Amino acid sequence: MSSHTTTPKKPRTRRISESTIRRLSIYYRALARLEAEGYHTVSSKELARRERLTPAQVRKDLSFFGSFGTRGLGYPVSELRGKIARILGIDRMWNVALIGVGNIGSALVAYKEFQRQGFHIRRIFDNDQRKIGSNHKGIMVSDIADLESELKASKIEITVIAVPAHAAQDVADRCVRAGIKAMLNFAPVNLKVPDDVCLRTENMSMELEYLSFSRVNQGSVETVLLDAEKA
Amino acid sequence: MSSHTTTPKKPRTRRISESTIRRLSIYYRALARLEAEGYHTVSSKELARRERLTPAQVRKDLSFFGSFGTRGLGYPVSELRGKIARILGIDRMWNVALIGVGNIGSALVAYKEFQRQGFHIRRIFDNDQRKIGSNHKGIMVSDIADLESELKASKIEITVIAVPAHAAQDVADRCVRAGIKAMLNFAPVNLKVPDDVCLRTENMSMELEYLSFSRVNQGSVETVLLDAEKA
DNA sequence: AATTGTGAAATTGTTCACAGCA
DNA sequence: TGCTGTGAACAATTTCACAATT
Repeated sequence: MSSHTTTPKKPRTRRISESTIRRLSIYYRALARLEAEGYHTVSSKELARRERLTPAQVRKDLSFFGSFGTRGLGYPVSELRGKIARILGIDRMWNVALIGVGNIGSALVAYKEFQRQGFHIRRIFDNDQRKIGSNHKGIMVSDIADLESELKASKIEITVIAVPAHAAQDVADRCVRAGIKAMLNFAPVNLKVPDDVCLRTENMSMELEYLSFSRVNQGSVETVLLDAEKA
Repeated sequence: MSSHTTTPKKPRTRRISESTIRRLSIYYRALARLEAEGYHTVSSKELARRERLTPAQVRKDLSFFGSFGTRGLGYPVSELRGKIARILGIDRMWNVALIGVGNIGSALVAYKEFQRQGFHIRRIFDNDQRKIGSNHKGIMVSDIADLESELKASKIEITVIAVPAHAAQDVADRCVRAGIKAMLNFAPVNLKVPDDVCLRTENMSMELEYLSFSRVNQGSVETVLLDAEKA
């Protein structure tokens, strides 16, 4: 378990599941809260209780990345938080560009949580002449016509796509051409990007549809089967 | 396969996985587009190709709810769309209340996609005296002090929580007391609700953190292991 | 005594492959 | 022939259970 040994105990490469990464984000936030509450140490049991997970899940997730705890004691809150920040890559700043400053885009510019996590909006793009040149929280809105060149010039690493659905694929294609490898999409469409580009889509309607489904079929699918057949 | 037999061939109740429900939303949107493009029929192969899934996945997902296709032909686009709408519970209107009309809340009021899917914002609540009484897209902002009574009076079925993180748990508790069974939360906290209440949390930072992770560890976790250990 | 770290078992989710039908 | 529907095989993920460690 010591980090000085030269003989590795496990394979150096592993595929980490999406769910593990999502939980890492959860642990990070929980640890931040624990730190604020003055805790120095936390057990997998307590961390799991707070986030409605199982202790084994917490330990297994963390074990993929190393041995961060002390047997009999638990995990050091502040230190573990730092380790997770490093794993997630949020121990640094990211240059983000926002494309589309309509309703959702405007909300995102004002959303302080992004800044707090190290995601800094450096450029804003829109195609509306009335918006171009205007100021949003200290950032001039650029003409989307200059997207590719500006993205490159300003060393943007992540783009947030907040344009209408019909324009989203074109914007995504142009980001790809500008060398962007990570995008967060708020348009309710399934964008196509090359394999080496990481794309996440935030689909708010989908979440509401999930709620709707859960309400209509209170936990089980008995009624769905019946209804769908008779429909 | 016929729905007239009195002896069911499979158990009438089944637990449907979250991923299947999410894909149902995807199929629904894809079918809407196919319909607009004039298709009458679609095969699992084509549907899968468009949404980057596998044909077997599409067929398996749909088979949980019934037999909607025709062997040799495929699925009837418009009809299947209707069936999925019914399964998801979006073949009706839902009364939604928005709680918190800050940056994100304002964006949600203006977000047309919700309306289009049958989710109608009927009430808006805030605790800011300057906002109370003001008009947002035809809806008067109510005082959050009246939350419980107004939720009941207006037959709200789903609440959307868009208040600051520190206020979110209290709002959720009050929604529960008002009998709300479905909530969509935009505050970056893990809210605690009773088992019979369905809660979804839309966490935008989490998605950015996922992108960050993917960028830092290009697909594999080799570097994470090394970095986390030496850190 | 308490709690981690982790193989092994259990469970859940996905893909295969083919019978059955249009 | 083409394509669905589905049990069986396979793969991934979660949970269990316990040795190891403080």
